[in-house]
Amino acid sequence: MNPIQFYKCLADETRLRCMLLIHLEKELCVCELMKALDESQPKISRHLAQLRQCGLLTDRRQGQWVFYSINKTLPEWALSVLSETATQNEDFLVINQQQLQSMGDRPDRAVACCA
Amino acid sequence: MNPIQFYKCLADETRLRCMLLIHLEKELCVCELMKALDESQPKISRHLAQLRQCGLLTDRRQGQWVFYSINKTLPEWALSVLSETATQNEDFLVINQQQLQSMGDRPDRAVACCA
DNA sequence: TTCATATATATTAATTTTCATATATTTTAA
DNA sequence: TTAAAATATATGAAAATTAATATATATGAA
Repeated sequence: MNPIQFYKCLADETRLRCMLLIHLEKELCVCELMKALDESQPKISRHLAQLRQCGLLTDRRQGQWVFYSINKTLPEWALSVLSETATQNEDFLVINQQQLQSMGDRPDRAVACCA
Repeated sequence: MNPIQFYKCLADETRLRCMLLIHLEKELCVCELMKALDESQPKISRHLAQLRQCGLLTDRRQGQWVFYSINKTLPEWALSVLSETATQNEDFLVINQQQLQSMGDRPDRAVACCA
């Protein structure tokens, strides 16, 4: 992972909020992020695609939903950067977490092995 | 320090290399960074101005030179991000450090109090 | 068919670079 | 000591480049 590419990925409001929320929540699908950020479906989807293509996120499909999570094979410094940023900027994410909580009918997670 | 502004600052090759080199070297002036990155004077100067305006760097003038260093009042998470990135990406900076070493006649540093 | 997600394309917006020039300090030489 | 030259840095404005967004449409699973 090249540090420039990594920071370019974080240098957009939509992408940064997605990354940090996914870090805190472990796994989120497109519709949950749409709700949390109050943004359109294509906008969320294309930013997630970019984050996946650059190797910051991995995805798994479960039925109609696609769940995204942090790529655990990222180098240590990158994981540590995400972790520091997410845990020490809780105020920045409060609004998104509230909007996520307020979402009724969030999709059920199945364990990966049984999906 | 807002995390989006912080990462926008790091999301450019010139700025990221400047930040990491300054972190490792403690203090560098414009002409040293021009040599280390092999970039034009206005280009280096503009990016440093942006990093200073955003609060990532501080500067001090000593005679004809202006020395830049990391703003020590940055929040803990931001300092830690810089530190992790600089120390765990040495290979990324090797070329710039070599070019810096090869610079003859580097300006003398005076202690801040006696300048 | 419906719900969730992805993507192509056109458009708009933001960022970066370049060139010319300005400022500030130091040095040189009259 | 002062005027001119040299050195280091900064900046305005235009040009070039890159990135983000919206709209429409496509794919894929239930």
